[in-house]
Amino acid sequence: MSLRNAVMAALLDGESSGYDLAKAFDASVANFWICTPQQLYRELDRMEADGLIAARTVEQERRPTKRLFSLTAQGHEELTRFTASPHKPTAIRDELLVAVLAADSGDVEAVKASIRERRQWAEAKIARYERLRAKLLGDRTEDEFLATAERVGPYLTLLRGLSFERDNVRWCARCLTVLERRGARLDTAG
Amino acid sequence: MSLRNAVMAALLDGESSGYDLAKAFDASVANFWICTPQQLYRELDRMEADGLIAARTVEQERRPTKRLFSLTAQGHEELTRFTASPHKPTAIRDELLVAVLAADSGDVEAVKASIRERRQWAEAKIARYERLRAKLLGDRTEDEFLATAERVGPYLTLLRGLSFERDNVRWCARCLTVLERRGARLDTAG
DNA sequence: CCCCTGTACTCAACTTGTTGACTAGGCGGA
DNA sequence: TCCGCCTAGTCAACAAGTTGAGTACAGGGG
Repeated sequence: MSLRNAVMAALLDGESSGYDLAKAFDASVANFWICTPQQLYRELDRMEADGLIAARTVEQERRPTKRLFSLTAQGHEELTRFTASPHKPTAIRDELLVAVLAADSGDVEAVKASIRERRQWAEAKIARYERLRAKLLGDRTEDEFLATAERVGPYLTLLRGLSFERDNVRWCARCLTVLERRGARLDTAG
Repeated sequence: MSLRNAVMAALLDGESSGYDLAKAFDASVANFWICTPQQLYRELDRMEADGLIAARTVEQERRPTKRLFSLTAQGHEELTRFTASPHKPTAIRDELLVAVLAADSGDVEAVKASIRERRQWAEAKIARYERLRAKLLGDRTEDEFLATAERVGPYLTLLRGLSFERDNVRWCARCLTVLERRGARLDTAG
């Protein structure tokens, strides 16, 4: 039921089409939630049926007709109720972690390659988040922004995504050091 | 398909019952993967059917009969293949983040309470991870452990879980500062 | 002229993950 | 003696997430 709430939170920025939401998810909410377009369209249909969002069909020249969704009063209410409800903690749930857990009796070189790849990916994400951050701040300092901006939620969640990826980079580096050192030891010992 | 691999990685420590695995998951693999007992039992049945694990029924005095599972050669092979395959990056997927994203137009006080609760929970997890770490290290220093231990995977994933929760604590503190400062500002302004 | 990319979706099938209830015996404390 | 917790599971139903293919039109490049 949480994709639903994430969508509603995303619609706080104004009405949006399913297609745009898919891209927006990729660009901003993706800091902490990901989903496929299919999931989004299905959920949007259900949310409309449940009266949480309203659709407005917009005919376009030279482009397919699209449907713009916006939060209804009921949707707003529901979102507020959600923010007031308790939230279960989550785990990382990352395949790479499973691979590292099993690395000792698996293909260590391949795992190291995966870690390197992940580190690069995380660095790219960090760069993207930093650009997004600069865009959000505009010419304000962080303090000015936090004091004056209408919404700080997007900024705070961006910070979480940013530190998550920074942490990933550090951990990847640490793993590589450890695994390489062990590799060297095993080579000279065996 | 990744729970399957997590289970196989957990079975590297030796044979285990479904019940024990559920607890072990809670205690160690939970650093980065969580699941319910039901999921585990279902997956174990499937894995047995697929020949990845073998079950041994053990009758006990004064306790229900249990089934101990262990990795088969095929399971080992499959796990190695998994470690050598590419792994998709994941997002955090945390309800609390969704709540913070929507906090500006939701129930800010309730969100703050949720953040405080989460911070406490994360601190408890950190304490638990630290105990686990001390147990893994025994009387060795970290360097000694990393050089001599048979498996470093569990230690490395433990580090990831640890730094994830430390990051959570820091972020929670940051959010609370920001939200409280804004609350004060809005009170004096409005 | 054709292919590729981008917009804006839809449908179907499947795998994963969640929730709640149920069985059944032993153990310990009030 | 009864209550509730611990061990060790099972069953059913549902919600959420994934994968892959298909539709349709428009613009741009070679």
